[in-house]
This record gives sequence, C-alpha cells and structure tokens, in this order.
Amino acid sequence: MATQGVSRRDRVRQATLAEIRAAARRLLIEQGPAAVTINAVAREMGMSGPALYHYFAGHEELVGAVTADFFRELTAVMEAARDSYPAGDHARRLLATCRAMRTWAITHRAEFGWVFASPITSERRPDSPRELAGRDFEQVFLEEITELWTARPFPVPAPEELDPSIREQLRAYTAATGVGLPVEAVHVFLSCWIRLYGLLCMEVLNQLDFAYSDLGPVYEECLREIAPRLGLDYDAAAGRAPAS
Amino acid sequence: MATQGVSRRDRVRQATLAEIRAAARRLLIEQGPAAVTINAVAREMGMSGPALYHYFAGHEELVGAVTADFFRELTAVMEAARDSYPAGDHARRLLATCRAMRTWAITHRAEFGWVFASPITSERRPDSPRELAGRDFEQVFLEEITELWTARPFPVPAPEELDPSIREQLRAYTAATGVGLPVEAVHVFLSCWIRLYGLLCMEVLNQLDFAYSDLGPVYEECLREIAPRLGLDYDAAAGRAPAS
DNA sequence: TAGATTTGCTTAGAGTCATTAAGGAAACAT
DNA sequence: ATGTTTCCTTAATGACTCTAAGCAAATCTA
Repeated sequence: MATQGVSRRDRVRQATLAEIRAAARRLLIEQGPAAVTINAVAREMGMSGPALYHYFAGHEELVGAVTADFFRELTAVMEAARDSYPAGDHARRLLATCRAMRTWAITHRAEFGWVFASPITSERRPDSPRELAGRDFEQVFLEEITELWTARPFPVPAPEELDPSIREQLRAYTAATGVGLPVEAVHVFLSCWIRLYGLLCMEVLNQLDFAYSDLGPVYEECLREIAPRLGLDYDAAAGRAPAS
Repeated sequence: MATQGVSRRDRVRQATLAEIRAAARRLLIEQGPAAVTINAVAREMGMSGPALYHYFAGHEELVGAVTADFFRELTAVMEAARDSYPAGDHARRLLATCRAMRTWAITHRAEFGWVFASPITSERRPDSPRELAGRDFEQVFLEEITELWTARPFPVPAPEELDPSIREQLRAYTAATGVGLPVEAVHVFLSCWIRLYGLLCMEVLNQLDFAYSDLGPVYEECLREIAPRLGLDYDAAAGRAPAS
C-alpha cells in the first residue's frame, strides 16, 4: 500500500528525524545554543542519548541539519514575500525580499544568530545539507537580481574602474556558479549584499547594542541607499512604514 | 625591598596570570575556540585543572580576560598606526587606523573571530575587563572622529532628514556616553562604522568566501566610499597600495 | 509462515569538561 | 616560632560526546 519506495519504516524514520530537529530547535530557542546537545535533545523526546546516533552521525551533523532547516524556512519566507508582487515589479519584489529577511531574522533571533555564527565550528563539506540550503538562500537574491538585470540593467562601473583583483575573483565566482551576469553587475550586487547582510548580522550578534536599541529604521535607511544603486525607486515602491 | 604595595607574591601572581592567558591564546590559535578549556589550559602549563580557579572564577572569566587582551592589543596597534601621522592629518590618521584594524584582524583571525562571536555567550556585566577594553577600542574611532569634527566638520544630513527614531536612540547614546557630537554627526559616523566593521566581521566569519578569496581590495573600496562622507580626500591620503 | 536480517532502541563504559570540596605544603607575617 | 595566607594537589559530582554490546520488534525472504 505504501507509495513506491516509501515504506512505512521510511515514513516513521522521517517523522522521528523531524521530531529530533524540532526538539533541537526548541532547546535552541528556550535555552540557547549551548543547550542543544545530543543528550538534551534525546531527553527532550523521551529517548536516551546514544539513540540519536541512529539518525545523525554526531552532534555536528545534527547542528548542520537544523541549520539547513533554518535556511530553508528563511528562504521560503523570502520567496513568499517576493511573490506577493507581480513578476515584473522588481523594486517591490526585491524590497519585500529584503524586509522579509530581516523580519524573519529578528523574530527568530536564536535561529538566525546560530546560522550566522556556526561557521566558527569546523570545516564544511560543500555537499552537506547545510551548504545546499545556504546556496538556495543566496540564490533567491541572485535570481531576482538576474531578472532585474535582464529586464532593466542597472548602472555599473566602467570596466577599468573595477579593481583588477576583484574582477578576477568575481570572474572565478561567476564561472564556478554559472551566474549569467557581467562581473561589474555582480560587483554592484555584492556591494549591496554586503551592506545589507552585514548590518543584519551585526544587529543579531548584538554588535550595535552600544548605540541602537531598534535597528529597524537603520535597515530601512540602508535599503533606501541601496535601491538607487540597483536602479530602483525606493520611494515609489514604499511597501510599508519604515518602522521596526 | 619590594616596591610599595607590589610584593614578590604579587609579581609571581601576575606572571602566572599572564602565562595562563598566553596558554589560552596559544590553544585558541592552534586548535580553535573549542580547545580553550580550563583543563587544557592548565595541562598546557603543567598545572592540573582546578588550580586555575585560584586565578579565574571560571571558564567564562578566563575567556573574558583573554578577549580583553585582544581588544587591548588591537587598540594599541590601531593607535600606533594612527600616531604615525601628525595630529592634524585627519584623513591619513583615520585611514591608517582603519587599515591597521583589518591588518590585525586578518593576521589574527582566530583572535578577531573570537572577539566578534563571543557575545553569543551569556550576558555581560558592564564593568568587566572585556567591556572596558571594548569601550577603549570604540573610543579610538570616536576620538578621532570628534577631533575631525571639531577641526573640520563633515557634511551631515539636515535634522529633518534624520529618522525620528534614530534621532532619539542616538540622543540617548550621546547622553549616556558623553560624546560631544551632534546626533547627525554621530549618525554619519555610525553609518560608516557599520559598513566598515560589518565588512570585516563578515570576512572573518567566512560569510563571503562563496565569492571572494581576498577581501583586501573590497575593504579598500569601502574606505574609498566612506572617506568622502567624512569630508576626507581618499586619494590625497593614499597611504599604501590597495592590496591585501 | 518460519527463519534470517535489519532497525530502533537500550544500558555500560571510556574519556572529556566545569566546578566544588578537602587537604597538604610552602611562603609570609608577627 | 607560630599562625595565617596562598598555591596547588587529589577526589568527587554531574554533564557531555561517542563507541560497544546486546535485546526486541519490525521487516524481509524463502
């Protein structure tokens, strides 16, 4: 009766895997990153320690799986926000994506902080679920920017204005990932990305608490500065009040 | 024979404290953040575990002390770079400070990464050595900006252009810290700070590896963009080749 | 359907960590 | 010389990761 290749066992296993990740997430949210231990997760669901090793090779793999979940959830939220505007409305779609990213980040501080600070751990294999989900996340922006570029190219620096080293690095990047954008356009995109994502990361990692208690308007100002660099009209696309 | 108030015992104790922090740093550099445990540090210097509790109240305090060391070292390096130019040469002094910050960060990746990612841990008391050293670090920039502002005010947005929420937050910040700058000037300064420090943090936390292998030129470009916002002439102050 | 195999869990155990407690020996003070 | 402080040790508790050995039920095979 089971669908081709999906036995009852498989289903139960998937359910248990999901429950494990949910328990890990609950611990992260309620007691912080340090509380997400193999033992605590197992205890949380009435299993005893070593049982989890039938589902994850070790602590690190569990962490990676949960992180991948977060990436996927964030990606989905951003895509949904983007798709609430028609395909051609690049300004609104991009701004909505950016705002959805911060909204998710601050309503899921623990999760976002974990995603960002986890690279501190060991080296990462490029085919792990975590890396795959991370690339899908990047892809959301990259796709939208690519569409924007093909529909209405934004201003880019002249080729000779771009530092040769940067040019070479971006050439390698576009070649490796198959991005169909000229390096100058990628450079503009990444400049914006660094500003926006960097700001968000500093906020979530509490690096700006010394001066700010609410970075919502600062983020909004960042968007306002970035928009014209991508040839977008921020004011015309004002989607919501610039509050937190 | 001992100097007033500094007994032999005191000297020995200070030496041991220094040795402990040095051992902790060595472990951090050679084996990563996770290797900096009370036991490992003690083992490293031929002592056995609990002995360290005579010097630090616990693991967290040790970490805080080492972090404070890093802040102090970074601060000193930045001040030295700054002071290699005469007091009036604001452009060169500020750029030298910024460059010294990145140079230290990438030649001491483990240390800088630890400083940045450590806020993830527990809450911090405002009078810990770590916090004090952190404030001294901020102070380097704040002082230079203040001198720059008094000597040659840079362009600031009109009061009504500044978001009311941001204005209020910055008013509270300047009031609490005694910064002698108008909020508009603080806003410009912090905008620049966020861009520069955010970029550095993303670099050290490997958030940009997917596209860049050498962020030296990107950092330099960031400086070039920031300089005019502070009324400084980047090209006139070109201190060194914009390489990594 | 009987037997073999796989799967999901258990407990036991080794080795690590942080931290507290108790005690000995040396340094110091009076 | 005696008492006190300081530095360090070992012992012990309870947490953690992870491996090993083994039991029982589900699943597959013939």
